[in-house]
Amino acid sequence: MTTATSAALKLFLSRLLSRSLLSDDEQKAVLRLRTRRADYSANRDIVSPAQTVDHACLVAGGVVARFDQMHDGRRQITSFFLSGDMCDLHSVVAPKATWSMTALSHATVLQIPHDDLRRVALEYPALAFAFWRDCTVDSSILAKWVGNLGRKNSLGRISHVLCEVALRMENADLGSRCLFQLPISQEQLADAGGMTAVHVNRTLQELRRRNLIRFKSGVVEIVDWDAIVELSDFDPAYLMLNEPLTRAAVVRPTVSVSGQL
Amino acid sequence: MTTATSAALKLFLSRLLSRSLLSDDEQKAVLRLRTRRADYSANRDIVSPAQTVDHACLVAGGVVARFDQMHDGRRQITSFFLSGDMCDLHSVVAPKATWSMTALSHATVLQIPHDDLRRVALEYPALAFAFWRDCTVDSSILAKWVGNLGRKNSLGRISHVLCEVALRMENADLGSRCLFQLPISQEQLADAGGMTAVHVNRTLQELRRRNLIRFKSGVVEIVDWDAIVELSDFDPAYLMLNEPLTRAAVVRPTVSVSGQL
DNA sequence: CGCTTCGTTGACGTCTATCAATTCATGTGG
DNA sequence: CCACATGAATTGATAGACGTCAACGAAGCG
Repeated sequence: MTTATSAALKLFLSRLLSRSLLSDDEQKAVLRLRTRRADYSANRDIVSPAQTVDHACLVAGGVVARFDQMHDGRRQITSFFLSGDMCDLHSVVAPKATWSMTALSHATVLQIPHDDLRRVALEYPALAFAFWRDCTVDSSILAKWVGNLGRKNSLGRISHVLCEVALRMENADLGSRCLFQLPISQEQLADAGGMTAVHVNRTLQELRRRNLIRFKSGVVEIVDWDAIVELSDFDPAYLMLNEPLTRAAVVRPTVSVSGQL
Repeated sequence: MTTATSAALKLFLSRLLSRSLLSDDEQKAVLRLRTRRADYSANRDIVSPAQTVDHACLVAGGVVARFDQMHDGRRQITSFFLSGDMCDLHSVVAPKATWSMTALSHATVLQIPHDDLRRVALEYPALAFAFWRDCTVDSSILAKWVGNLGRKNSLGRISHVLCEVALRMENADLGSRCLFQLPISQEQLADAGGMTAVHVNRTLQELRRRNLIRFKSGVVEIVDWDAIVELSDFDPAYLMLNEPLTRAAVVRPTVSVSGQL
């Protein structure tokens, strides 16, 4: 296992550990997962709609996005995935994709066989719950994006998206909330904010003019965090970053579990 | 157990069965879940943000919605929940809500203790996977709503929402896709479509004028299904209604599962 | 029968999309 | 090192979609 591979698995584990208590054995089981490395250049599709996959994708570098594609070709980013994110853990229980997954920048992905993920989930129920919980965070983020797109203007939408990435970056030790790398174009940011590239450009200018956010050549600088939180109505609770740690499965079954299906 | 209670559990089971293969024992375990009935009048909150709950809510009648609330009071519906939907199955692994849940019409809800759900999930791993998969459907719907709000005009947004409810109604045997009850106001529809009540009104008039959809006093009539599918760019794949049935957990663990945590 | 909620209409203003150039940044081959 | 190609960022002018405000009519309900 290369160090890069190992580093990504550790990031994924630490992501799980930030929300679930796991025993030594369970942690080792995660770190021992088999992976196959795949590299994608910018704007290359990783998963297409209706495709049936047999592995999940762990982002090990770069930025990956989930897309919804309209019939006329327009598209909408529904989530960003950063290093350490398992961008389609859902596929373990729903192998036929209903979305597409694309590399926004050059990206490195570790493919992990569904069979292996199911095996550790069956062997260690606490891992099954941890995976399920991880998917719940993803849902919570999606629900927040619905609110964002439905009820905010361009300033609010763009700055909320950047706030989210900021905290996720900071939490994964990939930068600080006020300065981090996000190697995407204004057009891609537009696909996330539900607007056009032209309007994103003008919105970024306004944010810069107000001395709130600077975004240039893939580097985001949030100049005034508090003001941005106010402007974008950002409440980080939905990221579930600071929940009290629990073992999701606290109940001992009343009968022994055979593990056989 | 009253017949109404039993009917709702059966609807929930049939929802699970439409996507997962479950043994007789597993099915019985679902039907034996303890429930407590709760009734809510229209616009009454069922769950508030930051509230920690110890039970999941199964909708047994009426319409329930998940909301995202803005600081200025404006709100956005992020999902509709109909009879047979477990509207916060997520809460089993994330008991602290990051959203609010509200009854849109008079609604009957069955509360099911988290402990019981965790117990059957541990006893029957296939149920754990079925629950997880059910949450995945919810995610898939959320992702589609992000696309809707980000990239469609008012005609597309409203008709897409109605298409979705139509198929979910039909699938749950609560009506046909072209005629079903949806006891909500135009204002509530506006909260789902990310627009104002006034504009929803005009959009509905336009749909009526074009002989596509009629929506009056809580009854939706889709006059020209094919035209609406075209107009709203509706592809039902994301609802995962007709997936091939599988047991999500097909791998036998290599070591015996103790079930003890 | 009065009250309240819901649906409907009109006038007006704002936000965002659209289209079409133009500048800027980056990388490549000569 | 320069000429050139390519994509990203920027600008201006214009149009359309949608929000806002205020009023009025219709329908359910005690």
